[in-house]
Amino acid sequence: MHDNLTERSKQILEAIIEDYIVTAEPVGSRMVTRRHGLNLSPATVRNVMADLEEMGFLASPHTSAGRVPTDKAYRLYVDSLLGVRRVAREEREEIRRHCSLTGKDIGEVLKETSRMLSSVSHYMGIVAAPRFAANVLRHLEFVKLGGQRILVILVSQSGSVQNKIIETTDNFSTEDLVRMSNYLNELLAGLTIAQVRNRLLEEMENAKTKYDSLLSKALQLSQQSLPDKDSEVFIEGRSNILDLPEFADAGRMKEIFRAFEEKGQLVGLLDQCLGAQGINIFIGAESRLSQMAGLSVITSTYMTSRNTLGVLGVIGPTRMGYAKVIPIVDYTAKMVSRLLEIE
Amino acid sequence: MHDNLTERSKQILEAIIEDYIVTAEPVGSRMVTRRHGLNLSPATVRNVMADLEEMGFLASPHTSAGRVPTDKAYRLYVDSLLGVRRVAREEREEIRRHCSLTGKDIGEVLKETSRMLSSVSHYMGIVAAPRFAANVLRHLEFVKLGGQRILVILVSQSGSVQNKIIETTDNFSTEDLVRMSNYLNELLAGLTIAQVRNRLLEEMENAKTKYDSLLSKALQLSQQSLPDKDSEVFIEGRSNILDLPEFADAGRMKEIFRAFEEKGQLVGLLDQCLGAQGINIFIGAESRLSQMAGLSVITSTYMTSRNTLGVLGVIGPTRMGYAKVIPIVDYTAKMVSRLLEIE
DNA sequence: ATTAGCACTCATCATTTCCGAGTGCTAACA
DNA sequence: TGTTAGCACTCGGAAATGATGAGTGCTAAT
Repeated sequence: MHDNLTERSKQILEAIIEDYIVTAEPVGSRMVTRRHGLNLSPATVRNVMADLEEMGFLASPHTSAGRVPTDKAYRLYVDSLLGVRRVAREEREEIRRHCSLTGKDIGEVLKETSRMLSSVSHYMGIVAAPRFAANVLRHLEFVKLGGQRILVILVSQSGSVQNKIIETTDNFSTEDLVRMSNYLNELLAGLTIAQVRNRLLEEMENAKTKYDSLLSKALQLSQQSLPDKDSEVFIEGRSNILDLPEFADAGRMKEIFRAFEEKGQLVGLLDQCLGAQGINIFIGAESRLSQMAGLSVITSTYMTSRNTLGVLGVIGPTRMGYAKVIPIVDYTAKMVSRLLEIE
Repeated sequence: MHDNLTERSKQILEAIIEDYIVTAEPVGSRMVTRRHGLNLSPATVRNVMADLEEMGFLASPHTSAGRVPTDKAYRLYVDSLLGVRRVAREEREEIRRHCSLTGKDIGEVLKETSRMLSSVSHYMGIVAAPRFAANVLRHLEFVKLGGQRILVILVSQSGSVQNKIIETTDNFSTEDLVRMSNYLNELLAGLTIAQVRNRLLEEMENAKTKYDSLLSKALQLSQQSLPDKDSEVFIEGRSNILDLPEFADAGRMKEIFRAFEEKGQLVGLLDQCLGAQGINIFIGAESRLSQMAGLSVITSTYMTSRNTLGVLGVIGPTRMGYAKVIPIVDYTAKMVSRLLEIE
């Protein structure tokens, strides 16, 4: 973007943004001169503001209100104006305190992380679980339930567990199931779930002729038990945004809640972030999702030394406290990464 | 309750309730005469309504509005006035269609049930998962993760799975873990999780002297892995209630959402329902929860032939369509029961 | 280039007015 | 005695009105 902004207009723009972030009210020329120590008269500021509006950084809700930063302004702000602070001591403590695996399962850990993010940031926390399919299979197990139902348990390298109930026509004995799972564990060890899928297909071709029917059935079973839908997203702290003045009106509130009830939309967005490592910020309409109008997303990836696992972050209004939240998300991602590091 | 209501006043009360259920507006004497084929003048109806108000069945929002049914009125309505309809064909189909286990885990099934309830009823669906602790343990398994982390997997009779990560100081080999789980499976087979807890404590007493240290450690491990918090509740379809006129105002909306973000409160209510088998209805303030003002809950228990598993139902406004929803909840509970019946 | 001054705009809030649905009461009626 | 017509009254909600004041754009002076 053409950066022909004078130092002074940048200062003024920054002042306006930061004012708006705390007040949520259109800010007028007067306020700018007052709150900031700029030795300028309101009139001068007005001229600058008119320019900034022309350039698309500000917008006026109506003639005689102050001005409001646009998405473009926030973008400039996070890219070059904002001074990123470190994470405050107490926040750091709260994040660390939360980081513990013992006695929970991965799902719980991630859900709690999401809740923690929401409570530290005062916006909504969001955590996308590792894509199961990209994970390496660590263990597979069949458990016989009553009737002809079998429970299949898949454990991935990172410790996440998926289980499924499968109804069969055959009536396997417990011993059958042990044999089957031994066989499969041998066959599939060390493959990613995606690879497992292919491998199973190959083997099933062979099995028709070579193997005895039990093992061939084992292959079929495990085929059925591969997870298909596989994106789990935890959004916590919805009620935090209920107090924000920009969502005070019932209509707006409805929209938001409806948008987040169906998490599907978000998954696409998070997948994008998964590609780009590290911090990622979507401001308002940048996300190309109509439901996200007025909302910003700050994410970071969490990962082991070998591969990136998932995405976590914070969703808040576009006027969110970027300077505070960005470091929080960054730090949390690092801590979660460390937590999930195996070995 | 003193049932000195004439046949006519009952009819009128019923008419008012049913009117209010669809319109959500205070209903006046005129409307009652019009919509219902009662050959009465508004004036007569007014007299009756005044009596009903005196008896606590009706309330006037203000002098010149119509009247609104009280909780007491709804109670009378569901207890004796209302004619329970059967479940409509399409609804029955939607419920049946949803009932399938294959390829899902129990959690998913329950969550989808909750979603289904919300979509059929147009209110919120609620499902409380079986209390894990009351379940019989079917299988226990240790899986070695990286480092000194061990994944413990517990499978209950009903097919629900809980897993936990445990960090140990010892470094167990895979063989160790297999031995340990064999030992424990033998020891604990057929006990409920609650019994398991006690049994482990007993064994640990003995183990100190009798057994070799590996098994004693196995006992410790499994002790750690018993689930402590153990009430999972799925609430789906929150956005359904956003459109109800009684929650149109932002303040009320906030309350509701805040109430359901923390599900803890509800658990107590659902536990009560768990005790009483079959259909259970709480109307408005009857639940003794301030957040539930203006809301009613209809629940039923789902169970196997041996024991009751959990509770499911619908939450909606007090003026909800009882005649339609009660059969839906009932039928769903039956179907889910059948679905989870093992053998 | 900056600023003071000034006329103008427009959302917000409080006040008023008007309307009508609905009530309670009384008196007439079957 | 139970039912109804008639009537005065109440009160919330919508629409109209007006005052307030924050904020603007423009022009002319510094």
